[in-house]
Amino acid sequence: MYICPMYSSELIKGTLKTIVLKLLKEQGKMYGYEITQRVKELTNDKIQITEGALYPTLHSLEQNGELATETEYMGKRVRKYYTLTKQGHITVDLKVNEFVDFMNTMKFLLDVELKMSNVQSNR
Amino acid sequence: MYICPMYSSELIKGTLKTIVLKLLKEQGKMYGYEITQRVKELTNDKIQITEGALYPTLHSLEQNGELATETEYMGKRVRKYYTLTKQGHITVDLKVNEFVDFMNTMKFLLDVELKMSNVQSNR
DNA sequence: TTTGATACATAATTTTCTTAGGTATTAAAA
DNA sequence: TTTTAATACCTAAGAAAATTATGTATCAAA
Repeated sequence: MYICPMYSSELIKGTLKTIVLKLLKEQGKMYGYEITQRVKELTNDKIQITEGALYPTLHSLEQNGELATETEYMGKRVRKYYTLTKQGHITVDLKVNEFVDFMNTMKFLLDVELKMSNVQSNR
Repeated sequence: MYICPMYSSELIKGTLKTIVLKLLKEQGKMYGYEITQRVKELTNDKIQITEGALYPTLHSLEQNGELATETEYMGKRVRKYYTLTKQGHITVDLKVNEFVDFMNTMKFLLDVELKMSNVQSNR
């Protein structure tokens, strides 16, 4: 059985809220389990959101007023759909912008050192 | 007094080791305080590594055999210089590659949804 | 002589995740 | 038909990695 290469868990830390909010912005409404599956699909299993991480995050986002919920029944089975609130729409843009900015900073940090070492090799 | 916009602390989590190892790879040898200042400079104060985070990380990297130390005295003041070990050179490349891969995945996750929503707007 | 920068370090707490467990429905395979 | 796997929710204990708050000490400059 092949175990696909996931990212070391520390890397993913701190990105969960951003991912969830962004997915909800684009998809309109989603339920928890759906989010885990969608992220797994989109990342070829490289990012697998655990339910132990997701549900508490969804609950805290809801308590913070970023998300609203509506419960639907599929037969006897419950689905709890999440949507962005007005505040959530503001937050998602802030979060995504911040993350893109952060990625650029990191790219610079992990790249520019090459240039610096070239410069310094002239001593 | 202007407080510069730093990244929310959760974003930076998990990148500290990668940053430290990469800096050491390019600079050859550095001491702790120097690392905090260099990162602060290079990122225009956007990433400020706290000493409470850095020193334990350096110690654990040393214990893991990624870093070696040599203590130098500037007058009576101590400086503990860190260098990459052979293992450290292997690890830094793995870490940086993993991070670049992760950034690409995140870029895709946070971007492709735009395309998907366009597709889905045809229903 | 006191402040700020340099330079190290640790401890308590917080945040955020993993791991592990729990409940229940439904469809498919054995 | 019963057991397995997938769907769908949830929480709790513990670990990991940071923040915040200290502490020590040197040195230069105000």
